[in-house]
Amino acid sequence: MKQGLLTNRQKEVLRYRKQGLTQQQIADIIKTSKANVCTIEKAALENITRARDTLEFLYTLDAAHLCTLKGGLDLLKAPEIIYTEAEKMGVKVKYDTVSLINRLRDANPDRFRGRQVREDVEVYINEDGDLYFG
Amino acid sequence: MKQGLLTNRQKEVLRYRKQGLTQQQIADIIKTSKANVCTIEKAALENITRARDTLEFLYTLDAAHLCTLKGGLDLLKAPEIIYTEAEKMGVKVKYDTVSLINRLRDANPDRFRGRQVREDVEVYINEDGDLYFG
DNA sequence: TCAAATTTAAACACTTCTGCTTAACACTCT
DNA sequence: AGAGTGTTAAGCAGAAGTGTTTAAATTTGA
Repeated sequence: MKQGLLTNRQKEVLRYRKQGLTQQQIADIIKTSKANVCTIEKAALENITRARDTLEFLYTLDAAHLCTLKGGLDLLKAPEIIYTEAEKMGVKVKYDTVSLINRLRDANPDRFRGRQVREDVEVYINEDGDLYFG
Repeated sequence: MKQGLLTNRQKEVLRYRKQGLTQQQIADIIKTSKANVCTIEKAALENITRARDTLEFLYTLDAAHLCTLKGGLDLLKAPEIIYTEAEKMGVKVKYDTVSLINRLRDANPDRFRGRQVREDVEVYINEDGDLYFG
């Protein structure tokens, strides 16, 4: 089985970056263009995000499906929906209105355009009142 | 950017498995063969392992390169090498001989054949004496 | 403002992954 | 021995990822 998500190229670039080198310097060292170093570094960071998302998903396995935030919904209406559904299930949500919205946006920046939900977001809740999105 | 590592198919299978369904039952539900369900589940678990490995790598970024365990080396000789190198760097290794070997094998089962190192293993150490392999 | 650093986009070959089928094999029950 | 469950292997078509180059755009700092 293949090891991690990161290619050797990507690890190499991340290590040099950690040492404080510029993309140009790295490009010279590994004999390619600085644009390519940029691409590789970006891919590496994306892979790291994907790794985090993947493990995050595991939590949703322990959590129950709470509701679906449909595409087009106003983000500010999400908390009320979530609180209502959680109450039906007899679980107290761990977040207040403000931090709930922040958590939504932070957990999934790409899924929102301004105040609007771009595509359906599944909401899960565990018995501690923690929320997860998928 | 693509979200996590897991495909919808893989998430679907993991969810049903979590519910306690057999591969055959899932195969019936999602209309495919049980062999395929097995393949999908296996791929899912591999992806989860890869996600863990990826984040594990990040620790090596904070760690310094300690030494390389060359392919063909006897695994039992690894601790002495590591202790010697760590001493040179003035860092105390967090593991005793036995747990060090266990950690080596656990962190990277595929890289060893019996007592022999199959391919080069890079060893990193942080200031706490924690070891990471890459 | 100027130059360096970084980011983005498009296109291209190459490789890898994914889901799928079929068929065989192993293990554990009763 | 037979049924149920899980695993493995080979092969295939379609999708996605990787490293590259070239060229243009944007951000940043002095």
